[in-house]
Amino acid sequence: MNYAPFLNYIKNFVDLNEKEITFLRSYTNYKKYFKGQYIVQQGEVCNHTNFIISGCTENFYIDQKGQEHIVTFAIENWWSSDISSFITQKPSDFNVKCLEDTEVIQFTCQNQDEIFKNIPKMETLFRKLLEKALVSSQKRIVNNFSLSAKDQYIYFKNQYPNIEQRVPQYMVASYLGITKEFLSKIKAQLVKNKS
Amino acid sequence: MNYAPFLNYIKNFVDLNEKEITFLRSYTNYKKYFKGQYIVQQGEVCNHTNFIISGCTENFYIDQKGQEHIVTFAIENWWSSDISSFITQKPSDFNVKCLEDTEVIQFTCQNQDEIFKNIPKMETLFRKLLEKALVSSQKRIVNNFSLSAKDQYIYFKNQYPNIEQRVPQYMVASYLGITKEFLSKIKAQLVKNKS
DNA sequence: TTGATTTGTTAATCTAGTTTATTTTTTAAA
DNA sequence: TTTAAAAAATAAACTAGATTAACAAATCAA
Repeated sequence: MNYAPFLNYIKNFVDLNEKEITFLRSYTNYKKYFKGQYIVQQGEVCNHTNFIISGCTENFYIDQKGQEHIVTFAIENWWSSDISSFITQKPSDFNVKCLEDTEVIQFTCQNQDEIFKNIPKMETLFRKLLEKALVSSQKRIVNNFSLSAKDQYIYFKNQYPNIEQRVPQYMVASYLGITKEFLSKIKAQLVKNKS
Repeated sequence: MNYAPFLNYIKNFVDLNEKEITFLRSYTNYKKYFKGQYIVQQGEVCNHTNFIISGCTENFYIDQKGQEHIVTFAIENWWSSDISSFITQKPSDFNVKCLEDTEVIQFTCQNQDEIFKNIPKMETLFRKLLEKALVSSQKRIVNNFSLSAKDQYIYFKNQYPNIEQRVPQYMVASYLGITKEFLSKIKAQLVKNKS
């Protein structure tokens, strides 16, 4: 069980004393998932918010036409859950699936409330986290408005340089909202223009 | 000065006592903007978060090609600001402009911190608000993935039935990320198929 | 070491949505 | 009440990206 990365992460935002750390530990738990395992399944309630210690997850859904769309990736030091289902405790519209063996620190909705009640600093941390998440979600909408598929791909590579090497190309295409064939074309173009 | 709608709104989430209300009042202020006025201007820092008492605002930006894109509308009982600029206190990438005469209750970044420090319930309210905002931002990305422009328009009409009547059609098109010509075509199609 | 499955490429054809241009309707000012 | 400006409609030509299909590499199980 490897708890340190979680505490290190928190230390970047707020300082917790020993008592608070002990409390936090008792209201969170460690879990290891294997590659291919689902942390959340479309149609089921998302019971946990997960902080990734190691590994990689995708958050995707299947639309009416049966097509898969990746909404987010998450890697070490990121959060992974379906926030909509988690806060409402209603069935999720998304799947969260491990693309690698993945270790997480997780907590339930009730435990989150307890944590916030007993360690208000943690609620402040989450408020700030949500602010950032909202900003980057809006940024994605904005990019969708203004950038061509090629420029969105370039933006993705710059912003998440670690992810492209860890997931197959067709998943990057899915994340960008384009077909794998078109991404292949874009990459061929980029290679040609460089030389 | 009309403060009641703000307190009523808060009452939907948390209960404040007299002392807390007094505190809140002293750390917020009322302001009236006129139609066409800018609350935030691209390139300047967004100094306030605004709660709309009456009126209507658009949040838009101008891209490299000189094209305008509306990111959000806001009406009574909604919040309006550029959250990215507000939290970082860096120049905004967006404009917030009044589409009608607009009354707001507003507070600065420093005052927000004071409010959260003195009324933790308010931070809980904002944390929950941000959760919801993030969910609906993600929903928009998902719709962008899966819905045709026609279906996105129908979704918009259902979700925000009040807004379409208050803003010109070309702004709805801008919000949807399509041209006004194409929205016009969609509406003509919808009318034809109904009869 | 082979065959089976998953991943990636290329190219032809197709379509949702854009661009450009012109006309009509609505709004609002004087 | 007229006139100018803003908003909306229509239509033809055009393009970014999708679809389909066939094939090539890479990965992996046995």
